[in-house]
Amino acid sequence: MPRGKIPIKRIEDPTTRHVTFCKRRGGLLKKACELSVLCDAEIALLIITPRGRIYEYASNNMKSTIDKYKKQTTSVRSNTYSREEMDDQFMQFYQQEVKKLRKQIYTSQISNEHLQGEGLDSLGMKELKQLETRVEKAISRIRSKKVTANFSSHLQL
Amino acid sequence: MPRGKIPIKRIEDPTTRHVTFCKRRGGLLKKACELSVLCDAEIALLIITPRGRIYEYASNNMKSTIDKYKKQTTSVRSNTYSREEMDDQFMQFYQQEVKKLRKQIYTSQISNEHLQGEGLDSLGMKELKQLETRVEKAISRIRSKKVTANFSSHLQL
DNA sequence: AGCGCTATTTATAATCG
DNA sequence: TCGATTATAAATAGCGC
Repeated sequence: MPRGKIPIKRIEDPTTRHVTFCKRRGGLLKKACELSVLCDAEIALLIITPRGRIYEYASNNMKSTIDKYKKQTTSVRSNTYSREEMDDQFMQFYQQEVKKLRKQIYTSQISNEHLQGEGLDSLGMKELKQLETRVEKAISRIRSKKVTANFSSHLQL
Repeated sequence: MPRGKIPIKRIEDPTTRHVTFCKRRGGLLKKACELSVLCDAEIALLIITPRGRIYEYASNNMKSTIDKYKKQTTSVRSNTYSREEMDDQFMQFYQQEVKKLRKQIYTSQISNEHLQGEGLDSLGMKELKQLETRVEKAISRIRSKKVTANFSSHLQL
């Protein structure tokens, strides 16, 4: 979008990620609302952050919309699938979920290593420069926090 | 929007309403997906037409996201999954495993943030000093790698 | 430290074929 | 009735305060 487009993948910088989250969350909620009004649709939208904060929009009533959804999806399914098939589905979901989480852990750990100056061989000059900038920012933040912490502890004496 | 803006109220003409519904539905689903990827958020989106047709997007799993929502909203709830499958040992293992992995991700991400000078409020002076040392080491490693990379690229010319 | 700005990208209402 | 095209509105990434 503005000032250059961004690739659609996880934003690693926490500050940027949070700012983008706030903005896009607002945009998404607004568009959900507009669609429901314009086209007379029933909409339920749940947004849950990794830390568990929940944002929601429901054009009618969250519970009734969810119930309506469940009714349609389970009425077809639940009686036609056997117990074994259900287990298979759970098994598949479980495997996918675990795979996804492990991948996420891997990515996060790589990023961690880079931030500690390890495993840099795979990085090009451009990436090294970006990394340097991030780490420089980090150190200035840490130092200014040290000053604050020190100041607070003096106040306590 | 284009060619003149429209007021946000029910579109009376059925054809126009349907066309707008299709387009905006697509846009909304896309934006929901982008937000979940960019900002690592768990999203569930239900769109139900007056005729009962359902469109949905779930970044993780519709059921588990809805359950997560219900868990936080309603005060007490003993189990997350329907009782038929509940007594399964497997489910318990699954839930434990996923919980463990999520915790690991959380820890790794916190560490990541600290290395980037974010979320430092919870740290004491001693921890800040340790962190500072780690980041100083990181930056000197990154800088020396930059030199190496630069040297290599010159050799190639 | 969330708001405003603004240059761009994206979404989309109207139109066209 | 449509998909494709356009002209325009809306959303938003990067900044600045």
